[in-house]
Amino acid sequence: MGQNPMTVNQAIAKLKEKGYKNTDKRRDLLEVFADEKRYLSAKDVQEALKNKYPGLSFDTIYRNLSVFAEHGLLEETEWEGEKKFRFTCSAGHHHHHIICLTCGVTRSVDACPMDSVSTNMEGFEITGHKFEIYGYCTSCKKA
Amino acid sequence: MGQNPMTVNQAIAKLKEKGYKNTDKRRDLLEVFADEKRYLSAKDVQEALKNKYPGLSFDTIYRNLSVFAEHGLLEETEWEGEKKFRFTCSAGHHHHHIICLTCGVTRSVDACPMDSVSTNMEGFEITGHKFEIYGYCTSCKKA
DNA sequence: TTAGTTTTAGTAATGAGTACGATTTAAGCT
DNA sequence: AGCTTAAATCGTACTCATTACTAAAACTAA
Repeated sequence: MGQNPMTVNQAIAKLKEKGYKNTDKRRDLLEVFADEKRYLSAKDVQEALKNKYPGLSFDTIYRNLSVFAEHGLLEETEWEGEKKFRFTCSAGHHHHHIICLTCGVTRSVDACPMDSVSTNMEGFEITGHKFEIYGYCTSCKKA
Repeated sequence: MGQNPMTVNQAIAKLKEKGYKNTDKRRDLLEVFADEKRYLSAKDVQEALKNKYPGLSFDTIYRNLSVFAEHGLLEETEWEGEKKFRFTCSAGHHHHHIICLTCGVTRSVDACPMDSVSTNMEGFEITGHKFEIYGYCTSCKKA
């Protein structure tokens, strides 16, 4: 495990700054995302860690995923009634994704439609936006 | 009730074509959406009809909302873990929305980012996309 | 009106996500 | 290293949205 030890270490360090402790489970949770680089649901994460931590509780998974997302370590979205998370691509760089609905794998879309929206937003206090393209990747298309 | 009888009648007619029957509850469900022109959750709909149909079951609501959405009478989306529906704006015209997260009211965005996406989608079979801008409308901002 | 189908009420089941007390663990201090 | 305390975890129970099921009622078309 751990094709990207540096990035996980950076993430752990960032958490430490904020006062979060470095636990084995947290590290392993982050490594699942660092290794996969795909959108994963809580259940996917449980599945990925079931050998190492057979009784890993949902409380632990959900709480940590929220903490990670809150501090920018993971990107969060939801589709088909489930929250999904993925390792943050490159720190600070705003972007969007093409997402495979089956496996969660993504491809980056650098352009942001907000840059060219001409609609009048007067009166609205804008707090965020979502632009995602959905489909099936080469591998999942075949199956 | 029924500020938009024409549109509701058209919707009912469309359903009839497909073999669905014209029932009072279906009509009233559609009228809630025609009157509101906002994104509403199943619970919002139940609330809106609780006087006329105190015991309206969720089965009825969800089943009909799905039927409506499936045949293009309603637009469907989800945020904050809930499915939301709104009366389809203008038949056939592709567009997006600015959405108030509190009351579901919308403003149209005519431009579609898909028209100018330059990312290579080779390998991906694209099935759909989502572009939504979130915020708070004038009324909800105050409160 | 009658036959046949659709719809509905009422309720139960499912599944994602959240909450909480008791126990365990990490990290800082002496 | 041992002590302290604040955080993390487990195990479980709960909430909430959504879906599923069955008997009964309502509707359409002939």
